[in-house]
Amino acid sequence: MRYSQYYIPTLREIPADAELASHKLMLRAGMIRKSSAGIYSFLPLAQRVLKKIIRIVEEEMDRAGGMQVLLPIVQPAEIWKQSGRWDVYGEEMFRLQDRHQRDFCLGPTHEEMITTLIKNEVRSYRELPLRIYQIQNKYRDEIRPRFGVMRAREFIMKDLYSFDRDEEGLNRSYQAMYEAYERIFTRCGLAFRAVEADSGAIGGDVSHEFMVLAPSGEAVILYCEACAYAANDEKASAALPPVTMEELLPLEKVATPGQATVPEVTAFLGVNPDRLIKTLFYQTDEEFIAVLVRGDDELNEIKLGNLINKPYRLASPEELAAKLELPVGYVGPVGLKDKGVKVLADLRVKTMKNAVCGANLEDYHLRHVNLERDFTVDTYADLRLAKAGDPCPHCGHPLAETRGVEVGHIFKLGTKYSKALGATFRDEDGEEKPFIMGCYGIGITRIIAAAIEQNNDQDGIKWPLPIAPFQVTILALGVEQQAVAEEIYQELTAAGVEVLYDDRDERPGVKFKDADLIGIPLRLTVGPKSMAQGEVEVKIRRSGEELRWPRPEVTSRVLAFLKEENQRHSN
RNA sequence: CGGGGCGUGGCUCAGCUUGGUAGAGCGUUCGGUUCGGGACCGAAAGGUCGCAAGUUCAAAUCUUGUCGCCCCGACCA
Repeated sequence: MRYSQYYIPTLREIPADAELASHKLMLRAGMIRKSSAGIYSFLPLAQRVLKKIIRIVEEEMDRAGGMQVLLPIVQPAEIWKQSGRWDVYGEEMFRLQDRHQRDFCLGPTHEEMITTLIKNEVRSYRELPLRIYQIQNKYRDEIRPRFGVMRAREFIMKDLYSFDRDEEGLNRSYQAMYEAYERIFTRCGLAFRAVEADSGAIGGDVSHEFMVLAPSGEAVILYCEACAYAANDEKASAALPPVTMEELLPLEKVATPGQATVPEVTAFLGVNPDRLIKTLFYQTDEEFIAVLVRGDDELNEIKLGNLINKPYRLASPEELAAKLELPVGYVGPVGLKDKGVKVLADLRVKTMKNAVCGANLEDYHLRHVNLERDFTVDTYADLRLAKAGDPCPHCGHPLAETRGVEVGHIFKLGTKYSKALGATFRDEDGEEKPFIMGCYGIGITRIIAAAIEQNNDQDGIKWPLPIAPFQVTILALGVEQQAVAEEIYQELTAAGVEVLYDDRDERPGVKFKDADLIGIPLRLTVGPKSMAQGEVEVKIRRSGEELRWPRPEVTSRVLAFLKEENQRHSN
């Protein structure tokens, strides 16, 4: 490709409304332009990268038994109402009506669509398993789109849906996808980690996220350096501390005027936060729920939500005062039963002895509070937010924390959608059974951002070879060099190399700057100095390494370089 | 949804406090000189000052509304 005939509108100045390196660089390298919040046009360079990523994904999906289809983006409300998600998805769904006022949405995902399709087509266990995928635009009206294509409202996603006749089949499908994902992200040249995850609004039980490790990532990951354990912060758990032997002291009420928060109370009473029982009040439609966590812990609302399993919200101080006569800041579990409040507690509360908590009386706390003797708990569960330093739930080694960009997420859905939508097949035993489903997503457009986030420097992007828009760029510094550059361009192109030949009538500085910004892995410079010696200058973008190759060897050396680089990313 | 900020040539921004001829740099076009890390000189084109209403003799500037965009937060007692 000749640069002079190609369109790469690079920007010299940094766009004002970009925050993240990847966002800035995609704008500056002339890859994307914003249309409206979270909605972007992809220019030629970005399109080339997209195609490369899609190609890799397609190859690995096909290899793992996937079949590609194209599904409607405009989806009827009906199927969403059947699955119950028309309401659950809420504001995040782009909704529209046709001329007959029939409701539709722009598909945020395709479980309903695919399940409905399969329901009408597949009758027998003999046709299973099925692994069907699509790579298409999806739409989510995010509360706050940000970071360019990282969190966009219109984005490209690959989703594969597996249909199996039983759990074993699902496990095989899941495993096949897990392995395919590892291959895909490795081939894209990304440093990533698979972590255990909460399955969220999609539903189902087992779930893994694939995280591209980057400090700017929105997701927090806790992982063990000693074993394979890794989970996102919504899901992560920790081993319990040992139960201490301690004599139970008599319950005591102490005045703590004006001391309402954990730091205040612990400072005032001279105890550590791990001695405190923090009591939070939530409310469902029917009842108040008190949730107990240790004073140095934070409640994980995702875990709480999974336990309660119905809509809930934090109760307001006014409600507590009015309906339960409880003063916020001085609340505790003792005596709550009498008020008809259900009490949930984090597992760690079980190990606490002689604890401190609010006395349910303004300006008073209780000390030497003990479980069973002074209060009881209806249900114990892991409800706390795990944090760095906690013992690993598998091996006890302290957990470490890092951040990542979620580029893939796989779920075992089970029968959630097949049951809701009545998608069944006739099994070998003659029984009509719902399909056992799994779904497996990859944020294609997000991979671009994640890859840049992980591979850039102050000069620009450093593309991993397998997803680089071009493999090699040739700079002809002056008019005298054009003949030679042209020759090399022809040679490499004939050899099947993807070349961006910078034949523009620009000063060398401009060409160097643009080459660095666009980030093509291998740069060949034909300039007066080296040409006089019958050589070509070579710079490897990734390492910054500079070399000189004799002119006649250029093509063979380029091919050798590409081969070696590609092997580095293969598996 | 709450809070904050910003909308002025393609881009980055100044001008607004104190109303009176709309500016700079970059980019673009033309001419010339340059030519190894975003050149220099000269000339030129290019703006309903987001939109609407109001105040005023007069509004980019003041007021109100509205739309868009960016950032932070969304309750842990």
